[in-house]
Amino acid sequence: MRNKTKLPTMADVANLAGVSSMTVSRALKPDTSVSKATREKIQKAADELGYVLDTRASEFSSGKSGFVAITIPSINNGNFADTVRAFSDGLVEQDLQVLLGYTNYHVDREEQLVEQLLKKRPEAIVVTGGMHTDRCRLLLENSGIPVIETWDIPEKPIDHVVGFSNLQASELMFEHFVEQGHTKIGFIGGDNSRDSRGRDRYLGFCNSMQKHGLSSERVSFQELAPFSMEPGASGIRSIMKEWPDTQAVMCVSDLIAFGAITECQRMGMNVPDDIKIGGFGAYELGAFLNPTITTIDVCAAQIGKSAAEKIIELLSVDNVIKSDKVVETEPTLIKRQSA
Amino acid sequence: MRNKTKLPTMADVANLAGVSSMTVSRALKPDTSVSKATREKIQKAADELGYVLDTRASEFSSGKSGFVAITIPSINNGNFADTVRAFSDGLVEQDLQVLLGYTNYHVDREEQLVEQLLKKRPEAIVVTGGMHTDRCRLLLENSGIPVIETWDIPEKPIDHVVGFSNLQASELMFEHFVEQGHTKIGFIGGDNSRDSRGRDRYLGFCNSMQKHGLSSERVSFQELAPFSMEPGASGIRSIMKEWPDTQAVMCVSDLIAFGAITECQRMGMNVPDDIKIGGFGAYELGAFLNPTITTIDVCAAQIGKSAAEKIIELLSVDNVIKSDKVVETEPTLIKRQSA
DNA sequence: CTTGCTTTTGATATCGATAACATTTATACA
DNA sequence: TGTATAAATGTTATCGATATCAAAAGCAAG
Repeated sequence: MRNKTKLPTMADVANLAGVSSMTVSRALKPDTSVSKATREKIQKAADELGYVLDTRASEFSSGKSGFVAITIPSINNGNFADTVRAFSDGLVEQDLQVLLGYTNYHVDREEQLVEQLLKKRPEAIVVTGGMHTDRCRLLLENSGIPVIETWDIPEKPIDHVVGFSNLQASELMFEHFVEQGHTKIGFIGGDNSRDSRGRDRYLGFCNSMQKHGLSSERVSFQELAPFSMEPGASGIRSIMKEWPDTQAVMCVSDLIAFGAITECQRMGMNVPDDIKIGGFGAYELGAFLNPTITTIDVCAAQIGKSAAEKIIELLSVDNVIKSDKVVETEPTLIKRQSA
Repeated sequence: MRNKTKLPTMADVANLAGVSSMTVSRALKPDTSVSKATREKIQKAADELGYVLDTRASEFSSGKSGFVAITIPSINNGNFADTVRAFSDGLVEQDLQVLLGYTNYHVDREEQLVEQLLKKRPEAIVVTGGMHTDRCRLLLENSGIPVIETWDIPEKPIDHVVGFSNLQASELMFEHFVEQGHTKIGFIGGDNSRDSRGRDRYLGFCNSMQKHGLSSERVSFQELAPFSMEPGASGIRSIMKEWPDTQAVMCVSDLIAFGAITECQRMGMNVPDDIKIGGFGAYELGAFLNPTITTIDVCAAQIGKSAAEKIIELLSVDNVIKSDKVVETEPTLIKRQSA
């Protein structure tokens, strides 16, 4: 049905307008030398035929693809969505489109995705985190385009970095717990083998506990993706069952914290009177839940914005690189009611 | 810096492997007649050069782009994210990639986006809703590819539809309110001129109220995107201020309901004892908040899944279309604590 | 009205892969 | 062993736009 009628090409427009296709090509871009009369004639012909430029041919011919790729772990995550939105917004004016892929927190899936994306010859690529398969790393290194790792400060960056130390960010919360005089502190996280940011937040927990001579045994790891609240509920149940005297718990994200706090309420406990619960990520819902959630703000949108700026700079013709290879954002503790 | 070194091409691989580039082309796809020895030789050469297929050339040459486009209003919306995820998952096996764009609830932005997407010659396109600019509609009609409108049942569909009646779905909630004996019922929504689904939910409110001879004046419209909870809070404040005897309020989404419920709690009211609040969309958080949120489940993921299935069917070679042009999903009321 | 310049338009080669067809090589079977 | 058939590989043309260079048209000044 659909392939019967071939779509009109630039040559068709050129014929109808009585000019060469080269002139059509020029007429369809701004700032090119085409007389006003010709441009209007061509526009009219194009409209008449319902012509839409074929960017595949265009990109192929000109050698540039006009888009940048970005991979994130999950599409159902407000934090990453914020990053992507800011990233997109920052590139719109440059006529750069964003091609988005999600890895579902799997490095293997990431490798596959990165390869797929590179096949489309993006002009730059942004990945989340610094944990990649060897082959993925190689692909990125040889891609010939700017690579930006985000949401993390990898030990051995591939190229550019826009991120923060999840370990230090997480310590902010534990220092806060300790300052309040708590000693029986726990952590609810996910599958650390898949999520290096979650793992670093856990390591921040271990670090802090060790530094203060406290036990870091009060831990529950739950299967997270793609849902996040139920794991918070089961996590806190499991911790309270095994260590009923726990005083404070940090969750690897606000969504987990949400599940944990509401579960505490269902169990008849009061947050923060009976137990403190902290989150991570400064999701919108944390500002509205009763109690509001004490959390770590990692400036998700800022990461996207900075990454976009970096790309614009790296792709600029004059090629004067003035910014550092590593842009480090500053996570902050947002002190609210829950902890 | 990066454009200095040109990336290797298929011809480079062919040279290194001592075969023709056609053989390389075949070797890189599965299920093609290439001897095992040759295939391995080529794979080795490709790896050595770090060769990555250029799909721009490939797609251009073969005439197919290998992806489908989908536009959604907002990336920060769990419901649409669910649809996209299910859609993606449904197409992965067909080697079809998903190109995602978001319109930010603007028809003008949608027009611009659709044109951009069509320029890339997707094999099918999915849009959200049936509200388009004239030009956008024309573009879609002349695109020569399957078009699916989702999340709505447009009066004059462009082509195929996977959706439900937002009006009827919203009535489910109001019938529920009325059955419980409430007469002073309100609605919190967003900008109806931009969001036709929100508008239909509001019309459902008006319909229901009229049917039962009730007033439909208790309404608050708030500016929503991209954040959704604060508007719920201000919406309920404004309604309770003007009509303090309001008994039940439906919110245009669960996120709004979340903001409204938690604001009620802050105002010292108990939900559902003092006021009933219903949501829309069956977001995960609604199942965990205390009280859990009574909502309308619109099967967001099912919409994505059905759209994917439809596309697979429409693109299949044998071209035997057996499904209806319109697939209607069945929204249901999920009765929980808040109403 | 002619020279010299700028602006506008056109002709041709080209980007990198694949389709379609042609040819060679391997394999099966009488 | 020779012929029929299948499998593997090669050759050539092509997709639709744009880069590049060349030519024509427009225009100003002498």
